[in-house]
Amino acid sequence: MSRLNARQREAVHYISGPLLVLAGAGSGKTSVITSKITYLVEQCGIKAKHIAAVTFTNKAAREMRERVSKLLPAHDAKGLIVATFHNLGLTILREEHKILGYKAGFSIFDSEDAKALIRDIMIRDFGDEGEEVNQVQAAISNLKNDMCEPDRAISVACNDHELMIAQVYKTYNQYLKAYNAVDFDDLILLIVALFRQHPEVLEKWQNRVRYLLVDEYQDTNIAQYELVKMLVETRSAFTVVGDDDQSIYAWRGARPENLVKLNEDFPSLKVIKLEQNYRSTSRILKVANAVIANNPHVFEKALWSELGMGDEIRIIQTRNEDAESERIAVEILDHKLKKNTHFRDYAVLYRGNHQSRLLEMKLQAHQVPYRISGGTSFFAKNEIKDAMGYLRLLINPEDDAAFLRVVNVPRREIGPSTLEKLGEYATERDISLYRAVDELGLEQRLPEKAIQKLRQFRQWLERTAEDCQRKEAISVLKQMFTDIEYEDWLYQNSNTPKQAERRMDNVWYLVDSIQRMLERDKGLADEMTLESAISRLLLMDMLEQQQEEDDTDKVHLLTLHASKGLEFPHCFIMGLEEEILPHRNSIEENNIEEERRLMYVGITRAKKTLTMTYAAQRKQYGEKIETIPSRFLDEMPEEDLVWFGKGEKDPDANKAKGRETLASLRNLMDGL
DNA sequence: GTAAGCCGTATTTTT
DNA sequence: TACGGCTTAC
Repeated sequence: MSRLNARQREAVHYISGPLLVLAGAGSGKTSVITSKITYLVEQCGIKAKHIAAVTFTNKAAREMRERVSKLLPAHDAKGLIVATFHNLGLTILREEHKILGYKAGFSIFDSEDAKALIRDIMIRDFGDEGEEVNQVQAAISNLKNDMCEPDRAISVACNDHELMIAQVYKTYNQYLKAYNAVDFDDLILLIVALFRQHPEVLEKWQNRVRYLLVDEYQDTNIAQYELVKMLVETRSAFTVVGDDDQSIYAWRGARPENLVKLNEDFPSLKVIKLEQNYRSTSRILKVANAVIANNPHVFEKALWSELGMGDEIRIIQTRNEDAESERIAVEILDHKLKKNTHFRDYAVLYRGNHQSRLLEMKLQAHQVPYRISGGTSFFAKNEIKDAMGYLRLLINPEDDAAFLRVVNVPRREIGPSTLEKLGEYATERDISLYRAVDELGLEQRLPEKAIQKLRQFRQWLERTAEDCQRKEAISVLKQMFTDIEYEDWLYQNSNTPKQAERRMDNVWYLVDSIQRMLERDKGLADEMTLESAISRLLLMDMLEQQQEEDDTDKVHLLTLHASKGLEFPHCFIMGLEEEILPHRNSIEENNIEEERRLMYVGITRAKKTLTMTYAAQRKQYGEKIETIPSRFLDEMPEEDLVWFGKGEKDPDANKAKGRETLASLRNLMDGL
């Protein structure tokens, strides 16, 4: 507590009503949340099991849990909920699924499952493959986040396209229900619906969660806000922490205006601003403040720090995009040698993922080790999707998406035409594929051999599911992957034996994770079932940890969006050009403010030095264009910037400069 | 089942 | 331009 500043302490101690903490970048908001949890337990006599802290990402939740565990002895923290919105939704749904009409083993469709289902519906009902499935999926997700029910969506649709989306939405929901499945959005939406329809259930959860803390509040969507509001309705005992200037996810449903709404919905709301920044130099903050001052604000806020002015902000113009990447690679090497730093102290931020490509090539050429955030997630890997398919089918045989995923992996000689006929039959009878397999009516539609294969598969699954009840689940799972000779299949379908080996390791890692989850609270009252372990797993949780262990000495490459919440001693932001940052579409949609916040987020990642680059000329969609430097550069105070490469008319001037830098580099290296 | 060729598209992404 | 997704042809 003594390590907190006055404002932070005030935020921790204020418990007499609803509280909004406007926490600027780097102002120690996580410390406030974790200290507050400790304070509530130790000083206010609130039991940990009556406190919930909600975040958006597993990473944030994990960090928070770790930090709380350092402040609170384990037995005092017992029952504390630190979870993502989705995990909290899952917890509630697991307990209340019956009221909503779901069976215990319900599946969670990830966005790929959902997409496949939406595609099927669109083809079947509209024969319209021209329509963009991704768009429809996003539209449905938006409707769900806005809490618009299918019937309402149908009635308010004001053109054919919207009507089509609404109809697909309705059918999609019906299918999910039939599959005993929910999607990510449902994890929030269904809980809100449940609370509305069953006040007694709401009351039960209000009693469970007596103090609520919400992180990154500006990122909540309508459904999430509704959930928060309902949970805190009676007690108004909550703290939300957010920063309207860091709202960069409006495009996927986040409603930063929820900050204002909070003020309206809770007139007694107290607002505390955290403006002291512990991360960056004063100059970096001055530039950040200057840029964001161009946005309208409900709550004025200005960051400051005691870390000294620091270096000037560098703006580097290069000839073209090639030189831009080259320059960044060289600057990193140069700086690292001169200042004797580590590669991991550097980050390069960009607007769009494609911008990393050239940069990667240049970094490789200079043998600069790097890591890119935002590659394929663990769950996007094919072997994991397969394995999850089996697990899902085991606990929920109605899960058609899982059935289709694994029925012929490895090969069981069950091909597309068999599945199509089976699907037709199942649709007619309104039953799942799994059930359809056992129906006698199939004999008329499918050849003997196909039916035999299908029934073999079904019987094998049934036996395995029974074994899970009788024997130790983990050994059954291990046996299952051996049974189907999955490893052999991987070897046949991977590029190299090494890759196959790695993929099999991933599968075993998945099984291990389940084992760990099952064993963690074995014998306890709320012992985890196989069902809940598997559904937890789907919301990631422990799996992404292993990916991040690759924390060796590497330069970080990431999008501005992905950089939120992180910090680096030395930051590069590339592509400061009109049409890139701010992005072209945002200019067209007149949505400069969110782009400006993105710029703000980028600037405030830097602790010591900040370098921004742009190319005078760039190839775009095949043709060369003269670029215009980003308007955001004009918004930065000139006296804090140093420009390089600007106004040099000779296009070779930069080349010369590059050579010069390289030469000095070689000298330095020779000296070592 | 695979490889070549054609077409359309071109932000940000978590759960 | 460049890539991915999809169709087509073997």
